[in-house]
Amino acid sequence: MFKIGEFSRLTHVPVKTLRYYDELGLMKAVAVDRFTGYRYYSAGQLPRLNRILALKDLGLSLAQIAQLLDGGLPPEQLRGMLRLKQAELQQQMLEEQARLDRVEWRLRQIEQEGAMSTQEVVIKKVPAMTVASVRDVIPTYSDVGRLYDELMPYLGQHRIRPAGPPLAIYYDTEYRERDVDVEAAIPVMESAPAGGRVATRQLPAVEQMASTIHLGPFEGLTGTYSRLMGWIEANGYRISGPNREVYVQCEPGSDPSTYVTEVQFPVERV
Amino acid sequence: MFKIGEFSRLTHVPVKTLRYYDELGLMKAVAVDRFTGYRYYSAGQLPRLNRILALKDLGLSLAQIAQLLDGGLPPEQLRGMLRLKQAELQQQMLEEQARLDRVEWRLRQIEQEGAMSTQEVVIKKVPAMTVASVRDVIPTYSDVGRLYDELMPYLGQHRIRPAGPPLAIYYDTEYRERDVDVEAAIPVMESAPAGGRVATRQLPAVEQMASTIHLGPFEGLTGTYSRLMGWIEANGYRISGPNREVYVQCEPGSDPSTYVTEVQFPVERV
DNA sequence: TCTTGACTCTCCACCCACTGGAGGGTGTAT
DNA sequence: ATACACCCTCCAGTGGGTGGAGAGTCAAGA
Repeated sequence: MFKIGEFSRLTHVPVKTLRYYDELGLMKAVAVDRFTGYRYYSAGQLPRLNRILALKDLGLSLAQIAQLLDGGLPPEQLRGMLRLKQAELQQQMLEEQARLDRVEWRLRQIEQEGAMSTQEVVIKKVPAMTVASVRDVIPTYSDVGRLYDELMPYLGQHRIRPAGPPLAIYYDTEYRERDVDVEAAIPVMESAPAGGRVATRQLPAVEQMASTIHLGPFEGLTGTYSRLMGWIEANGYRISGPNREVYVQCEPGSDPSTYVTEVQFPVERV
Repeated sequence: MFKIGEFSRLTHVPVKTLRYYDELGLMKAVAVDRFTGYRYYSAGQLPRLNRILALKDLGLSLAQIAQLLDGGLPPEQLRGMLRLKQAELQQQMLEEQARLDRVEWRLRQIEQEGAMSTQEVVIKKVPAMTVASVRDVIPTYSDVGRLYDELMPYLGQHRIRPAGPPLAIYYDTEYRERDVDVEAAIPVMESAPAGGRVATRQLPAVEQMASTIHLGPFEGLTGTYSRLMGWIEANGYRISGPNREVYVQCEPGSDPSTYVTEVQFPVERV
């Protein structure tokens, strides 16, 4: 019979932790003095404690461990838990690697530029959404505005209000100055009958969207694009679909230097 | 100006999180209605939010991010942080890999044996300690008791009480039935002058000690040894020093079936 | 103008696996 | 008798949010 401190020295498990496990019922002291409350442990409890530590080390939670140890541990269930944990760990390793890539990219960037750029790239999940849209091949980028001139009356006509900022989707697989294949879209709550060239359709969700914010007039977009592409390449991603521009704040009449545009590329890990 | 819900939809950051960041001062709403308390955000805040998300994604804490964003971000300090993070991530990946190895070993073991053995192996850190010890080459394993017969009188003579259970350290690099090179040791608080063959010395700390508990008489130890060696090999470790046996509960007069022995091997990752 | 329903506010509790500390009792050696 | 190490319980805090209660606000349709 050991007092808690001795047992702690024996196992290298902190006293506080032993008390905590006692409280949880995960590993009760073998005896508790009725008068002083002192806990006493026996050497025979070492295997159980070692099991706890080993399972914890695999990444299981204390609740799971308690279940396994006290539930007579059906090997079926244990195998299931471990397989799940295995998949989880593999996933985590992938994420960790991606994170490491990003950190290394940052370091290189700082070394080259002496500071961190203020325009960040983030990977996010974009859910599916219903949009009203027109797709066309237009002469130049700046003609995309015309498509919205088609789109807006359509919405007004059907008394549908936008459910978010307008966006454009670019289908060209290579960069082109002229004859740009673009879809102008506006998110809506519910679909309406097609009218003219306008149709409502479902935009698919994108699991991994590399996104960055562009501030100011559209003329500066090329710089933002090249930074974004550089990021994607350097961080071990690959473009996996048509890119989007979300016109967060681009009122036609207002000062272009106050424009806010989000540039998005669907990507996948190489 | 967007209400919090709109801004949330725009950024895919939950409302609760935006409020939390506001509270932390990490990203304040650009305006708060004096009467209703409603928060309002502007599109111009998107870059800052993106920076927050990107830095969070690198694994920095919100406190660190706040410091960077508001402290004018000296690139020196940022580089330091990132280098630290890089090392941390690399370390984590190694640990993750070790964990994954262990999980896979478990799965194989379950598949082979249909259940999980009840004797676990754990890796732990063992601190340095001062011991009184005798080292000798003895005819067979069972003669190790004699060395304690030398050790105990020495302790009694100097009025030193043990600071932990006795242990033995085996220096043979290969298994031998006879002529075993062993050091019998007992932890003590402070050193005392050498007497006869007994000396006090400092046992070095061991960063990674693979340890398991053996229950019952010493005759069964070979089985425990072979399981432990199997574990070490299968989990990508290598023995890096002499192994120890800690006699947690092995009173000479008592029933050997109640003995509790800890078997330890210093290891390092391959 | 009223109602409805979506939206927003604050405040509190909870998650995990501990950790630290206050305040007080216990055990043992000198 | 007195140190001093050790033990107890209880409470609060960690990080980065999440969930819910209860109450107030806004905008569109009737």
